[in-house]
Amino acid sequence: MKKPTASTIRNVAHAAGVSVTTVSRHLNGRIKLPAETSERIRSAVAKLEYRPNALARRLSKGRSETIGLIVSDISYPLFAAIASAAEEEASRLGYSLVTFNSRNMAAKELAFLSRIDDAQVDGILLMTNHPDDGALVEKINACSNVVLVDEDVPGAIAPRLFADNRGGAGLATAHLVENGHTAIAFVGGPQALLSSKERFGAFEEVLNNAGVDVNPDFVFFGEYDEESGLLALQRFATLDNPPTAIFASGDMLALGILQGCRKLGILVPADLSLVSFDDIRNVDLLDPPLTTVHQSAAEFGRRAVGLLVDHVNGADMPDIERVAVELVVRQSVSAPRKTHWKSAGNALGTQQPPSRAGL
Amino acid sequence: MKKPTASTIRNVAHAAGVSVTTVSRHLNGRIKLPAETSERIRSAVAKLEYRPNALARRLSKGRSETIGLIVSDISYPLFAAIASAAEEEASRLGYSLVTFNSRNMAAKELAFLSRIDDAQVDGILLMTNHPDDGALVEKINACSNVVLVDEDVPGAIAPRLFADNRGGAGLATAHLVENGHTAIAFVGGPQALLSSKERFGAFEEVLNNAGVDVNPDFVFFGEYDEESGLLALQRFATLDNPPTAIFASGDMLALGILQGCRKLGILVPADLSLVSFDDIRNVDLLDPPLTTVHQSAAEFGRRAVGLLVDHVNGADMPDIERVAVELVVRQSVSAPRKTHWKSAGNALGTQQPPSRAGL
DNA sequence: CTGAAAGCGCTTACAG
DNA sequence: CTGAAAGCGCTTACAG
Repeated sequence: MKKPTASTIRNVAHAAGVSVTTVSRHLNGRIKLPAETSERIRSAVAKLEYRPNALARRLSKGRSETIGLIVSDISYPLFAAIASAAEEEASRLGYSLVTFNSRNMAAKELAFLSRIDDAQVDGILLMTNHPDDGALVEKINACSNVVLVDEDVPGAIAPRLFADNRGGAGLATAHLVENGHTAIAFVGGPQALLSSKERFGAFEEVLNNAGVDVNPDFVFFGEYDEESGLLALQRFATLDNPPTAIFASGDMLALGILQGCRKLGILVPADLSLVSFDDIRNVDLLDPPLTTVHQSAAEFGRRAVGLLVDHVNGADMPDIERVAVELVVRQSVSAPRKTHWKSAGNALGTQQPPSRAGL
Repeated sequence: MKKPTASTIRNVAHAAGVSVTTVSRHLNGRIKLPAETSERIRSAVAKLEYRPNALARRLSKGRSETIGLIVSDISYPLFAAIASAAEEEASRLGYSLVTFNSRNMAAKELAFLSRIDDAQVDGILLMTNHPDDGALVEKINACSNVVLVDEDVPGAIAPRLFADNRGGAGLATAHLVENGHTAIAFVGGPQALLSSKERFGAFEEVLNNAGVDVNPDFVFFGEYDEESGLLALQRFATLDNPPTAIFASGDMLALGILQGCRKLGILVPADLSLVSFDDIRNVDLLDPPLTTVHQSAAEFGRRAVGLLVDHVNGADMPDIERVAVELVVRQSVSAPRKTHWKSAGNALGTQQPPSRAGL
């Protein structure tokens, strides 16, 4: 069954002429041995190529020095960047970090969460991205040592680390009104998610403060993906009076919107202004470079791990922390046209950039 | 130490009035019990909320039903997409997949590889991205059940899954010569890597067959990142006769080149044609949409997991498999200008697209 | 200070 | 067919 050749602590003890207990204690630094004895152990370890079996250690200690990160979609650039930063910080603190891709399925999240029970991991960073039907909160409250990252699981007893959603959405919306827009649309992810509620809430608030009503036709909730962005734009395009600007609640949505604009011959920002949220890698190279609210994935990953490690070690935990955001202005926003792009149609030949000639 | 409340197989046995052996065998499907007995066990499991301790099982069985993926940089979009696809396939085959981010450090790769030794994982998919100094090949040959994905570790005894690097590079290069270019540069990752050797090899071969020499000034090896792309472009820009086209061996390099072009006012493809490799998410939305060699991350992930699971189960393994690639033509390539962009300078006002006005 | 022994929660020859 | 017992490789009270 087992690798036949792997040597054990018992082999080392025998070779060094001491007890298993002594070897274990010495290797774990819980004891100070005469130089001569410790040297015998060292050389036995070397000769036998002894490496402690982590599984056995966990089984008896109940700790693994490993933490887990459950992510709804590792191929989403922001999440991948957070995972990368988290791994780096975990490593700095002496932990391994393993990443689980849940594909946003509750069943997978639950299964991974169970790894806390048998000490496969000491704790878990949970980045869920769907509304909870109750199973998640129950499980989280059963296992301890979970921290909620990026999105909430309402009712869970756990530390939380979220972006400053309200602040960021406020900045984005204000930028649009400052550029003279009043027909402003909101495109968001799943409506029940914290990020949606907070970002849409701030969007509404800024508009109201500016004395502009939010038009129900200009509000679209979907998933945080390109498809939803495309769908939203297509729906707006059927309106008699389409919006002159869109605040997209995530960069993937913005990418879908951009795709839709290409298909329909809508120029950004000349016909339609666009501001987004996340600032994932390389959106500065898009056509046009995207104006968006920056979230620091590095800070997100680092602080999340810090919180979890503190939690695992039994520290008193803050209830909820926020990571700061900032608006980075690039070139996807301008003042609104006099005429709607809808009515203006495609009679914009002179403005068509040469790089689009082939479309 | 341990969670005080977790119930064990012994509790279940006691509650059901049978032996631990019987419970274990029944739960593992190795025995057929009278309906009445099996019902007693079922209800005991339910009442006690018994969940087998995976660690203990592994320790005694020596298998974990988990496989690992070591990736050099999870924030690289192609790798993240491969990881995502791999998780899906592993799940389909009844395995968990855990992902390790090695940040391309040999020490981390070695540490993760060791998890095979103590049955934390049954096998590992290794995506390294640096030349091996010998440590890796030794470790791989010591543990079995490793498959090499995307890049090679020369000398390792292991199944391999690579892209059709030569075919893809040939397509890309041919596309450039077909568009009339002869002053073609190559920008690659680390020279010692398989991907570099194979792609550069095909690049040379296609050019030679077309009767054009490869100019040593037009060859640049760096890392597979934006910085290297930028550096390469800046170096080419110092040349008296710069290239009219570049084959970048990876999309991240192309992104760096695009950044450099913006800084220097070089228009792509008018001044400089660019073709790349990978076809990561959203490069169709760049300015200009990138012509690049497509690799299917989904196929990569799926086949890699299939190979590993077969390997773990002791199947005869093929030596090396390839995933097919194809050129996707977008808009970053055109015929070369009559005059070099270097000498043409910036007197290109009429061609400047409006979306660049703010640069 | 050291070590023999029990225990972590499973699986599985082996004996009945 | 069933179960008592040994074993997987560690850690750690406990006794000397």
